[in-house]
Amino acid sequence: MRGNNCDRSPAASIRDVARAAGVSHQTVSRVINESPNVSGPTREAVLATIAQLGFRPNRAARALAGGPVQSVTVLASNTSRYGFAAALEGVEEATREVGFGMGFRAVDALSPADMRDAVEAAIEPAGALIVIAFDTAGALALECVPPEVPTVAMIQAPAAGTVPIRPSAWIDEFAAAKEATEYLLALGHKTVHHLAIPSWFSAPPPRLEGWLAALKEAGIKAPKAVLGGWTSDWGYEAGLQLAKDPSVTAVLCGNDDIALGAMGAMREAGRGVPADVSIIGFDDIPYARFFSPPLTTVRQDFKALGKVCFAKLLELSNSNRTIPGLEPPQAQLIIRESAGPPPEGPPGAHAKSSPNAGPTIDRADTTRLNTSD
Amino acid sequence: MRGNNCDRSPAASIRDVARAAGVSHQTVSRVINESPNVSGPTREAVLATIAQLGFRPNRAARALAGGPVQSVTVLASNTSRYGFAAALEGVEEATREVGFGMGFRAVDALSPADMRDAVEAAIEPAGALIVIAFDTAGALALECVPPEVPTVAMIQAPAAGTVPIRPSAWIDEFAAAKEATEYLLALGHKTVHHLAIPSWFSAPPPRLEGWLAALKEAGIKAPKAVLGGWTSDWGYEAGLQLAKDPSVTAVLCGNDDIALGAMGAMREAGRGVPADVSIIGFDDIPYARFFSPPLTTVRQDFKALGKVCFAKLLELSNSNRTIPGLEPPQAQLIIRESAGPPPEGPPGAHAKSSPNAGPTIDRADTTRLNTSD
DNA sequence: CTGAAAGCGCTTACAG
DNA sequence: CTGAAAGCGCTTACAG
Repeated sequence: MRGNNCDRSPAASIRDVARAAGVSHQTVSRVINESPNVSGPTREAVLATIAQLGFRPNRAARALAGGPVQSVTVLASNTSRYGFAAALEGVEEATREVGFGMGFRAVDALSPADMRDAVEAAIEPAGALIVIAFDTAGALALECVPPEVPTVAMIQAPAAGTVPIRPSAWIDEFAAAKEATEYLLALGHKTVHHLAIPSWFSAPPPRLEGWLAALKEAGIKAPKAVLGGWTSDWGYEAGLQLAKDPSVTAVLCGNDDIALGAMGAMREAGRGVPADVSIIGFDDIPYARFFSPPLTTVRQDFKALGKVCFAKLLELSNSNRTIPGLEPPQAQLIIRESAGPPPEGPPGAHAKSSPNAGPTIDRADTTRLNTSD
Repeated sequence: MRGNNCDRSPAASIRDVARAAGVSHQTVSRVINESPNVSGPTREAVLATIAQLGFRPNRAARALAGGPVQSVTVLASNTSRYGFAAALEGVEEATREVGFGMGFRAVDALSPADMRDAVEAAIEPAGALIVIAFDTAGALALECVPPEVPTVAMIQAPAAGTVPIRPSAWIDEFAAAKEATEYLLALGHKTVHHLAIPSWFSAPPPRLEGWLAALKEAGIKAPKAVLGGWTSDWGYEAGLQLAKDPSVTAVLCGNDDIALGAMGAMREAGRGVPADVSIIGFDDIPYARFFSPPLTTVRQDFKALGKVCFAKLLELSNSNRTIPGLEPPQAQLIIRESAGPPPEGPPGAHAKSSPNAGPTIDRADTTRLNTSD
């Protein structure tokens, strides 16, 4: 009583379909692989039989026989940090749409030798790889991938003035960090401090570079950036240090986790946000708008980035299918309430009129929550 | 110049190993499958050759040939919500330790017919399934799994007085919710309200049942629970409603996301947390201790639960391997600062002495952050 | 305890 | 455009 083709016999094979359709199993193979060398009527008949029998090609057999790539394994240092989880979801959705399988393997805190083993172990014979190389572990994993394995990397940015070794996708974080910094300056802050995520490969993170560029363009000598962590814990500790310096009135944080920790530190040090110190984050995690105060941050669509990576992988593989959407998503400054004019008051009417509000600034949910502070 | 066996020829097969070791390929098969029917010396020799050649069994071939289960696919409605992501990490880690592959497939918001197709599509020929059935989508997916597929479910709890259809694992959320409610009552609150996560299968969520049980035991008529969401958005809306009622002084929330939204709503309504209203969450997401105020909540170790599920799967499958750790993790009340005595003041010395502090109460990070509110 | 046989479900060439 | 052959890398029985 379960409806459609659910009382399934052992599962139809390609030969079952061939027999039922009165063709050879090779012809069935051609149909499911979208070979052009099948006549219209034959194709129709086979397709009908496939539907009727509920036939589904056996991925293991296809892989074994040397068929085209049908599955992707995502390599990443973790699954629960927002950017990683969202990217994973994007890849999953994209693979599902075209019938690919998706695997996942964590690769964290490994010595180079162990990493090589881990990466080797993660490679399925006929499989492809998407490596989330935002952090050191991911970057190392990427370096360990044998050249013949179809691979696309999700990165922070290509090294300055170079083309990435592997096909890669990234969000323009440089521009986004620059814009966020400019926003703070336009608010009237004399300078902007930066709590940076760790270095990527051997270069500084693009978020840091964008911050630097904005200060430089404004003729401001950049304060020393604080480098180092991804977590709220780290942001809290680093924030405690910054809080001691009364000249700190604006802080761009490398991500929202750091921003959350930093806001806590400021509060604890008796410095109001944004009354005394403005804080801007990066990523726009779903919780950000519920922080206290709601966090002004740079939204990054990692899910879309995940889809872009998979699209690149399809394009790259021998598959004749391609899917649209190879353009990486744009970052977007989301203005909420954690950034405002410096305590001395705005030097003009700047603060009120949302300075530097380009087309990528979204005020949609600005007034969503009001804090009672 | 890359060190160990990295300049790999096409990848060694079982026959390459057999040839090099001077045995038949079946013997190699026996060795890698840990069959007892191999003499000590033969096994040693084969093992040595395997190491030397860097042989790694082809998972697709093993699956095709009808070997034991070597990979697991996790089915879940999403990847980015904390509990789901953490559980996924637990499964990944456990699979990796024993050389299993891990796949992931999202199954959300599908009609029963589409869900059936989606689940069928996710099943690899020789694969097993772990279904995260915390929510409706997951529960539906679980129902759609053909009986012959090795499957373990992660659930909220078995239906009252029944044994789950499938091997399952869960955390005792009933007891945890009861304890959290008792904690609030002991703090002096006349009653406790509840913002519940959605119903599970056709029964109320155990978190709600535990809350109810605590009130009942205390002889308190339970206020109407507010049922319905998982998100901060929902918690915010529901919190706004509760805030209107001056008799509300304590709210147990179905998860931390809801608690975050509810705290925002209270603040917006001019009701201080915990001065006017105490809030307790559920899950202990990593951000919880950085909320403002730091959130008192019930910690659940979903990662450990993921490992338990995989252990059960191993036990269940024809594999002769088992791994320890079939005991689900215990929930734990983490006391921070979002809950305190009711505004009228504590009716006795209760509030100060951390009432009902059983061995599962952890005050370790209680003083981690102080809000300036 | 060990090897020779047959086959898992598919795919590539190779013939027509 | 279509079919008969051979094989992907492994595993089950089946013999010894």
